[in-house]
Amino acid sequence: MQRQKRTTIYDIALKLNLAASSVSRALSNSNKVNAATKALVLKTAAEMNYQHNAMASNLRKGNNPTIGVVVPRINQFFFSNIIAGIEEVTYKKGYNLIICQSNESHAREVDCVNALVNQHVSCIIISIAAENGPHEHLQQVLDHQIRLIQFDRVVEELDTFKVINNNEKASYEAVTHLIEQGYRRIALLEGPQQLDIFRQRKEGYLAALRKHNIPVLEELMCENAWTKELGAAATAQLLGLENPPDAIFASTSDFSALGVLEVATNKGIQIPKDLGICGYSNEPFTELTSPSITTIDQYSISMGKTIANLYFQEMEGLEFNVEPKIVSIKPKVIVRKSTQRIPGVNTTA
Amino acid sequence: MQRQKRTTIYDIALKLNLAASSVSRALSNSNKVNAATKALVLKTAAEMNYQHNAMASNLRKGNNPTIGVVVPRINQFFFSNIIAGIEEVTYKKGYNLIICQSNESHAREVDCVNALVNQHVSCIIISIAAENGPHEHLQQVLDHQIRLIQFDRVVEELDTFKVINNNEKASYEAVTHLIEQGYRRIALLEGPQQLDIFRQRKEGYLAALRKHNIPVLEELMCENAWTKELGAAATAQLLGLENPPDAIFASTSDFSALGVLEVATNKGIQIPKDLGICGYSNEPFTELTSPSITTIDQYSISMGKTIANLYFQEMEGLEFNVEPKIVSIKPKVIVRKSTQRIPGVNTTA
DNA sequence: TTTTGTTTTGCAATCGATTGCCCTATTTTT
DNA sequence: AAAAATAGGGCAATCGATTGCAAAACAAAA
Repeated sequence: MQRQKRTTIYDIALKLNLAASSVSRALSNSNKVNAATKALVLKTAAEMNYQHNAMASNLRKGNNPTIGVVVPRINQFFFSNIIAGIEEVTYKKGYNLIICQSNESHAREVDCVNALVNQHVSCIIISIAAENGPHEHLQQVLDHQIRLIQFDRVVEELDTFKVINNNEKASYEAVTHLIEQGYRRIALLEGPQQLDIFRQRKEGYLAALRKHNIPVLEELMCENAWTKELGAAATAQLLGLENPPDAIFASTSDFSALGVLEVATNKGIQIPKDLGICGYSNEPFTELTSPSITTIDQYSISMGKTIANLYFQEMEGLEFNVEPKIVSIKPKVIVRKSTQRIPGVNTTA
Repeated sequence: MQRQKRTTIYDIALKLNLAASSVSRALSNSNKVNAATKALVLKTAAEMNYQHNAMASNLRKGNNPTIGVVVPRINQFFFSNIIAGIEEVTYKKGYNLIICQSNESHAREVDCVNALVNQHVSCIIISIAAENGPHEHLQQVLDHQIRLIQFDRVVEELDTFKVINNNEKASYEAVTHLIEQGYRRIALLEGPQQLDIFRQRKEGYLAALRKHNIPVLEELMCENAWTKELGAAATAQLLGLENPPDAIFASTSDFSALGVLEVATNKGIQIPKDLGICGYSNEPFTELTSPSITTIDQYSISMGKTIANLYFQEMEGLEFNVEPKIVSIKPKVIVRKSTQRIPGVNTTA
C-alpha cells in the first residue's frame, strides 16, 4: 500500500548536497538564497514530485490559514450562498475553509466548534442552531484567541463581530407595504422566539402596525410556524377564524409562505385580492409560484463576502479592534404578485 | 493581543510533575496509565483550558483525518446536497471536511486540488469543472497516495472510485416517457459535450428514439443550452422552425427547462398539450412552476452518503481494492404536469 | 526472601518545515 | 592592500504530540 514515502525537503537537500534550511528558503522564495540555487531546488523539487507539507509548516509557524464555518444546514439556499460568498474571498487569500453543519442540534454544534478549535483554525464563522443551549463553547473559542464572527442568528451577549440582517427594519417595511396595499388584518407566522432574528421580525411587524394605528390582535399571531407544513397548519387555523386575516406575513421563511399559498389556493381564495402573502428569504422558487410570492432578499452571497472580509480587515489592519463590531445589512423587500392588489403602488425604493 | 500561549501537554506535565508522554497517554485514554493519574490529568487539563493540537498530532501520526471536496459550485442544489450527505457520514467518523469550489474554472480546480494535497488530506472527492483541461493534478493526487473519488462529472480514464448517475438510462427513460405520452418530435437541449454526463444523456435520448423508430433530426438538437438564458434562446429558435418540436427535453438542467417554459408560455403555447417539457435534477422549484415540470431526481443526499461510505469502507476493510470501482445510481423520472397529456399513463415504476 | 511478572512512568527520537544565529566567501569601500 | 559590508549557506533548536524502548515500582509466585 504505502509504496513510497512522500518527498521532504530533507530528501531534496540530500540529493543536492545542501542543508534543509536552504531548501526551505529556496522554496519559500527567500532572498537569502542564490538565484541559481533557488532555480535548481525548484527544478529538483518538481522532479521529485515534492509537495509542501502544510501540517508541519503550520505547526512551526503557529498559525493555520483556515477558517471554520458552522451552519445549521449546508444545503439551505441562504447558507450555501453565504458559504459560496465566504469561499470567494478566502480562496483569493489562500485560506482553506472547513465546513460543518449543526443540523440545528446544539450538541452537534458544540462538537463542531470543538473540532475547529482543535484544528487551531484562525477564525470561526457561525450561525447558531435553533435548539437552545449554553454558549460556553463559543466563549471557549474566544479564550483560545480564535476570532469569532457570528452571522444571521447570533448570541447577543457575546462580544464578537456580528453580521446580521436588519430584520426589524425589513419586517417593518414588508408590513408597511402590506398596509399600503390596503391590507388591514395582517397575520404573522413567527419562528422560534429564542432566536433573535425571529423576535426582531416580530418587533418590526408590531412597529409597523402601531405606526399605522392598526390594532395588534393576539389571534393573528402564530408561534413556531417555520416550515412548509407548520405554515400550512397555521394557515388552515387562521382562515377558519370568525374574522380571518386579509394578509399573512410568513416572517419565518419562504417555505412557510409556500404552505400558506397552497392552503389558500386549495380553499379557492384569491391571491392577492382576498389574501396577501409575504415570505422571507427570496428563495429561488418564490418567483416561480403562481402567483409569485413577495418576499425579502437578504443578499446572502454578498453577506458571505462581507463576513470574510471582516476577518481579513481585522487581520491586516492595525492590530486593534475594528469598529463597529456589528454590521447590519438592510434586506430588501421584493414585491411580487402575491401582494400587489393596487397596481402601481410599490413601496420599495 | 497574544495574551497567553495555549496550554500544551508540557504545561500539564510540569504542573503535575509528570512526563509529557504520560499526559499524552492519559489524554488518549491509553491503558498504560494508572486510572488515578488519568483522572488527575483529565481534570487538570480541563482546568487549564487545554485543547488538543490536531496539527501536531496529525504531523506526528502522519495522517490527517480530513476529506477535501471540490465542486463546481457550492450553492447549487445538487452539490450542496451532495456535500450535506458527505458531511453526515464524515461527521460521525470524526473527520473534517474542507470544501472548495472551482467555479467551473479548470485553473481554479487545479489550485484547489493542490491546496488539498498540501494539507495531506486522506481523500479528495471531486466533480470536475466544465472547463476543459489536462488531468495531471488528479494523477498527482494518486501519486501522493491520497484516495480520490470522482462523482457525477468524472474523468473516465482515471482509475479511481466513481459514483455516477446512470445518465444514459435516466435519459432513456425520460424520453421513453415522452414517447409514451404521444410526443414524436422531441428536441434535445445538450450540455457541453466534453463532459461525459452530457454525452451520456444524449446517448440515452438517441437510444430511446431509435428503439421506437423515431427519426433523429439534427435540427432538433441544440448544443450548449445549459442555463436558463441559453435554454430560452434555444427554445425561441426551435419554436421558430417550420416544423417545430412537440416536446423539449432539457437534458442539461432544470434551469434550462425553466427557460423553455417561460418562452413557451409567453408565446401562448399550451403545456403539456402542445409542448411537453422535461428537465433534469429535480430542483425544488420544478414542482412549483405552473405547470410543474417533469424532471429526473438524482438522489443527491444519498449519493453524498454513498460517496463518503465508499471511502470508509475501503479504509476499514481489507487493505486491498474494493470492487467494483464504479457505483452507478439509477436516477428516477419524476413525472409532473408538464408532460402529462394522457392522464393515467405513467412510465415510472 | 528471592525471583519472576506486571504496571506505571520516563527518556528521547520523531514527524517536516522554519528561523535565529553563526560562519565563510566574495564584493565593496577607503 | 586592509577593512568593512554583504551574500550565501549551514547548524541546531523549535512547534506539540506520539511512541518504542528502558527503567522503576509494585505485586505475585516460588
